[in-house]
Amino acid sequence: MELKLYDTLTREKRVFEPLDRNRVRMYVCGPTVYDFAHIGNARPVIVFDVLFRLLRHLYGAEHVTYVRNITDVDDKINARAAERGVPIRELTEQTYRDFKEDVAALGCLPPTVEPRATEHIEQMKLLIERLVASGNAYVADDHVLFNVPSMPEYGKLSKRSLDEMIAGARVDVAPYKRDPMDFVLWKPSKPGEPAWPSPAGIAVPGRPGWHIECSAMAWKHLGETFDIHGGGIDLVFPHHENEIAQSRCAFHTPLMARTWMHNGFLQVEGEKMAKSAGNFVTIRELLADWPGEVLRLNMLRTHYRQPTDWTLRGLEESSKILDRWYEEIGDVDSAETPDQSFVNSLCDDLNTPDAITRLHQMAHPPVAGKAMAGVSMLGDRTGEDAQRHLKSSAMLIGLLGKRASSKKSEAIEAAKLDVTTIESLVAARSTARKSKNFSESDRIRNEIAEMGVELEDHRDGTTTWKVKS
RNA sequence: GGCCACGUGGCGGAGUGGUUACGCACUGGUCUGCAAAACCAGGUACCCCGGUUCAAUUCCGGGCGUGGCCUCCA
Repeated sequence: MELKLYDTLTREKRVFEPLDRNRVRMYVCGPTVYDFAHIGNARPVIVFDVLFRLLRHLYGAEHVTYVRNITDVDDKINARAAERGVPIRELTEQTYRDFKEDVAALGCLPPTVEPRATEHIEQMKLLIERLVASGNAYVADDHVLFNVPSMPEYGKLSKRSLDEMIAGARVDVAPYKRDPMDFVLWKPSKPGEPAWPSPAGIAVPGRPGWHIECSAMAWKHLGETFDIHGGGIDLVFPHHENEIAQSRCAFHTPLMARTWMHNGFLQVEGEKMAKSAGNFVTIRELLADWPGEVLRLNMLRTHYRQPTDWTLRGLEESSKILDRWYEEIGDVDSAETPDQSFVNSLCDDLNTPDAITRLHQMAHPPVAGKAMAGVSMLGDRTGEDAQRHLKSSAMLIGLLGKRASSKKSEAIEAAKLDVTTIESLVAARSTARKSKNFSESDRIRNEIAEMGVELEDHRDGTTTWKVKS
């Protein structure tokens, strides 16, 4: 099966061929650790986790290296730490721990490497020295700046020409810049700000600019050129454009990454998420109300490049779908391998909505009579084979990893239900029903419903119950 | 203002130059003491206007709408 991925650089879907099949390399821009991650941050984390899992499936788990950085040096971090009166290190460590918990709850595997910016200052300085030596960067007023016009192909990723960027520029141009578009690689630190000895012969201590850290960490962990670079679409310009400029000019390579992937933007209830709009929703808040698995499925029901609207209604629907799937698979063991047509959908540029349709098919196998009526049986699964492949397929994208019975226990615990009480009420109702005392029977059912428990009477006279979601 | 996306049935959401996507909700039915669940059945959508074509939701052009970037926000 060949994997096709959409490349932002060429704006086309292409067959993916890793440079080295024994070491598929992917870099994704991770969080700047100064506050809880919001649901918009969760999108790339989940999307690229799915890609990571798919690559591991296709090339073997030990042949995929996934790097997602932690940016722990940044002006917003400094500001937040000062605001709270805590040491910077304390803020970044705590935020990182919170982030790790959140994404684990979303069912994301830990990346192979999670490098921190502050542990790669040396690599950044090396890159900067190289860029100065090659004439792509210069020192001015204790800053090091990348000279954008020195790179003819600058703007290729975001499809903008230098002329139009200058024409549309609304930025105040610092007087020490040679060209308005030049961006900072290194800047001097004010007292109290994190500081390291500066490169390029600058006497005063300083700190890195925004973009250089990713070039440095990708280089350190993946090399000069690697396979996939991902992130949110809002990072295309300037962040990724600048990363490309830094890395390509430092290494004299035609490409930094062979495939550039960007997830679409997320809105909340039809509006842009912003603190000012009061709809800023963190992963942590959502996890208080929903299992991480629901959040994950909800995210994957939209193709990653499509804009998406995060809504309560969508969450309710996702929750319902998962409940049904769990009911369908019960406690069966997963099949050895995922369903092939499911994998095919994923291989088509991570078409998770289409893959999910295949999960629906397996959760709802065609009945014999219907198949006879002309529905194609090609590739269709039935019975336990369908259940087992539903599970193995869903697990490939980080869903349906639990057993239905343990999920029920969790639900009972979460709702703080007393099983003994419920079962004695169920028994009392059965007795009432047998003696045709339906008013008593219905009263008990209402009482049970009040507790958030739903009853199901079966044809053989037995009654089962489940926790309402 | 410049650049870039997106616009599908009540909602979510794939996809395709000509055949039922799918899911949720809804309606009818089967089952049930009544429910619930389950199962069966039902509803032919693709922003507007031109163009290309035997044929366009799908390709091209224009318009309208929404969103993103241009301001170290995924």
